[in-house]
Amino acid sequence: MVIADDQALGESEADSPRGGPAATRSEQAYTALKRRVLDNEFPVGSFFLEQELADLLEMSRTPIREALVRLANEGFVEIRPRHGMRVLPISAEDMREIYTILTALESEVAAEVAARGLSPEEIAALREAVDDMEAALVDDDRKAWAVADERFHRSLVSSSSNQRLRSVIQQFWEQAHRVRMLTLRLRPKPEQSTREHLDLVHAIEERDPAKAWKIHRTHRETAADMLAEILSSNGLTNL
Amino acid sequence: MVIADDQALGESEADSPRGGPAATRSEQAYTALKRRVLDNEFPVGSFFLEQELADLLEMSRTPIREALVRLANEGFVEIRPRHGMRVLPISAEDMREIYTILTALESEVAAEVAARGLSPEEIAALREAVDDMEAALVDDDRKAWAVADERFHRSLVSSSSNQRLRSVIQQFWEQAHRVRMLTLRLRPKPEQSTREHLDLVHAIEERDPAKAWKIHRTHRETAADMLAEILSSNGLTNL
DNA sequence: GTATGAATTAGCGTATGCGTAAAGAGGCTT
DNA sequence: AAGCCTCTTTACGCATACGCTAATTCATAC
Repeated sequence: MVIADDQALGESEADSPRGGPAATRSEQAYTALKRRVLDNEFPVGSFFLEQELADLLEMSRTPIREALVRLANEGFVEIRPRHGMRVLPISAEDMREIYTILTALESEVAAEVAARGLSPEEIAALREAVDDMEAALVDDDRKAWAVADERFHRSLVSSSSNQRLRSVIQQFWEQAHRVRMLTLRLRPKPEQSTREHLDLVHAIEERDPAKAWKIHRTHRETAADMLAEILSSNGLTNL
Repeated sequence: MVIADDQALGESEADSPRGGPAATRSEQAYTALKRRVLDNEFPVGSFFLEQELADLLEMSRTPIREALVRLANEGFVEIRPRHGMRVLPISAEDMREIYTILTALESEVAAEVAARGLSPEEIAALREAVDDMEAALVDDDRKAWAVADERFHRSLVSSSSNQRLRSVIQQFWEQAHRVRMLTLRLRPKPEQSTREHLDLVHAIEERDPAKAWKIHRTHRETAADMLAEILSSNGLTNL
């Protein structure tokens, strides 16, 4: 688990012309490889030797190895001694596991922020995200909807005062990201889901932790069930 | 987060005379350093240079670095360039964070196993642990009680079918381990706690997920509150 | 064709070397 | 005493070197 809150997912690749305070090569390798994994740029299941990755990112094997150790620890890739690294395929069962954890933890966040109350800015961020989701629904733009949905959850989670909680949730969220993107166009129009988000915002505004908790839990369970259904009915056993 | 289920915490140190299939030095370093951290053998707050650790474990800096990357990722230590590694002190706030996560996740496990039911062996393992806790109570042997308590939770968690869930819980459990050990003799005799464990076993046997969930959640919240009280009333702000 | 063993290849685990730049020491100025 | 420049030290980040051994290829036998 990573405790430090990681940066956004944007990547500045090799050399960052004006990109902050000179990250180390290890860090670059980690960021670059992780981005490629999340963006599904590595064919799932295929292997990449350390040297290939080193050539790809134009650095030596040492920082590559450090990045791989981290990525393997976080569950994104597997390191098989003499075969290289590969992006771990995610099964329907894996998704169920991930959603179970996210459900438990995010519901906790929902209850926490409902109990404490959010600043007007935080509430506004949530509302904006919901608005964008609704707009995307009207345009039938799945990608835009997913982006807004992600923004909503990210906003919510970032409002938690529990640093470790934020970190773990982000971690699992990222693991699910690839699959969510791949199944986006297979799911029904997420109208129900958008409404649930709005309900959650209301519960938070009403400062009703139990209600917020329940709404979010139900929301998550519904999403998990739907995803399981999509995966099985499309025979997607490994992504 | 580590996905692979880690071994038990026992360590075979440097060379393992008959210790399995020849672990790599990186692995040895990771295991050895982690054990020392968990057993509180590194003075919290003090720094250790990579070379010192390399000398200590009689290997080069390379495997040490890999181990440190993992440990830092898992939140046990911090790496400060030019100052070395240090065991992260844990504050009362940190413990609250950790317990919040453990509460949410372990309650999930309790509900899961109650819903599914456990094998007679699994139930027996839980009962045995509770018996040992009761015996330790009679002997007023805090250490033995803690060991049994740990066994109980470990058994429970290992009964979950959710591999990632098992892994995250173990991770946070380990983070709390040091502090729990240090505060053992400060807490009141854990009679209440032992009874709660027994109640949980009953709820599981009755296949009542909601009850199991609630019992465990309350159990955890009580424990968290008590710990917070102990830490603050003893002025233990950083362990 | 399949199976078995030897020979070869090459990927990785680890050690080591090197350049950089940060931390600290010492001395100088005010 | 406080600031600040210079010099020294040295820990680390990374590249590189190397040996071990798993993986693969090939030859030979069935």
